[in-house]
Amino acid sequence: MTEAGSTETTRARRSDATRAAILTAARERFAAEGYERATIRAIAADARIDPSMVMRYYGNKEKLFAAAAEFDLRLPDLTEVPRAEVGARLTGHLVDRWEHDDTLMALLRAAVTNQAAAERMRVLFATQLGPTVAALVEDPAEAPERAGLVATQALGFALTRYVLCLPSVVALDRAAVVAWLGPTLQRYLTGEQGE
Amino acid sequence: MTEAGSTETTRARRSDATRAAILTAARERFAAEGYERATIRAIAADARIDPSMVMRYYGNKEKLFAAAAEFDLRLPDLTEVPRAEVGARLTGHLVDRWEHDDTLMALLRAAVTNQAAAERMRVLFATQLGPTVAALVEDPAEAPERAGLVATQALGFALTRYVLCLPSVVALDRAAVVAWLGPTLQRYLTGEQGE
DNA sequence: TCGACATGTCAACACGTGTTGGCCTACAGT
DNA sequence: ACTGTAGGCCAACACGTGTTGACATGTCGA
Repeated sequence: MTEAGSTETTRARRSDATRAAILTAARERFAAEGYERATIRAIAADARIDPSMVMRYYGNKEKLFAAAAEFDLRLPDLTEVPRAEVGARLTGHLVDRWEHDDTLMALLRAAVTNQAAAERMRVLFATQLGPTVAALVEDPAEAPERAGLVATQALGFALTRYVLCLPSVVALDRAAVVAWLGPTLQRYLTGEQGE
Repeated sequence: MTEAGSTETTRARRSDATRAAILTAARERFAAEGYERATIRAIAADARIDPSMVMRYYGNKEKLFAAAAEFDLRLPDLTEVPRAEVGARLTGHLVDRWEHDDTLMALLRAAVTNQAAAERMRVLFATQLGPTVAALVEDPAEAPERAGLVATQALGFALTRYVLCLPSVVALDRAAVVAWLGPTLQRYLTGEQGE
């Protein structure tokens, strides 16, 4: 807990642990309840501090969300994967990413009712998924459309499995997800319209 | 406006117009802002009546939502469609249904943050999409999984196009949607895992 | 004409929210 | 040892919410 070093550029503050606790609690609450239902008071209680601390460190709720929803999809470089396997590879990566990180769930839940969160989601897909897809497609003009289609299926899966919890989608194991959705993403990435 | 007839079973009440106005306003507000942001006061203002009328006619907010989110997908009988075309047909039907009815948007937006709405969504898919898919599949044991996959893609499309408004998804015209998503649903309905 | 009842309005309650400012406490620099 | 300041808590504010009950108005049957 005692932060020893790094006197060079930015001094390690004693409050860093608190800041981190707030951020973790915020992510969990935003992920579980969405933007408006996740209250500053509840987040503060989870982090075992006073609500006013949240304001002191993050200014207001909107900025807290912005900090909590910072997210990197960490997409792999699909150009180094055999072209016939990019769909399965991308599907597997996304599932793994979703299972172990609340952040994207927080973003998704919030984006449905909060304009700023929706904008963040659009930027995230434009700046992270977009280029990855573009690197894979011959005709650059097709890239946005293909990326959008991928988003369609990827977010739909996340929505039905983690948010709505449709039983038959929750029941799928990782292998089944890859086997079903992989070819879909493959077609959206490298295939043609109309089968 | 003057309701004349039907003295037989249930008398046409003078307040029916108001009830309908409330329901319409509620649907629009729930669809546009989700469950918690759609306020009784705003709905009442849209319907040009006092907020207390909403309570009188619908009891409380939860029951109002339940009444506003009553929804029928009106799925066509896919057994009468050539088997190779069920995917395209279902895709087209869903797009049309979505474009012209706020109700499903209201349900979707609300379901993300409201437990009761999520349960309603699960029931809707189980009772309406489930049987339609089951009638199409040879092995009945596969039906729930296939229906779930269809939900995955269908709701993902609705989410990205109508809620998140990803530009490249919004840009797709009806023909492109059917040409891209049709084969996907076709495979989920009648195809096999792993392409 | 009168009275019962449906329809609608007004003002208020109790509550939870984001947010603020004042106060206490403990540690680091001198 | 002393003091400035960062870290933290408490109480309160202003506001918007769902919800309630008392009161006014109009409509229709007797």
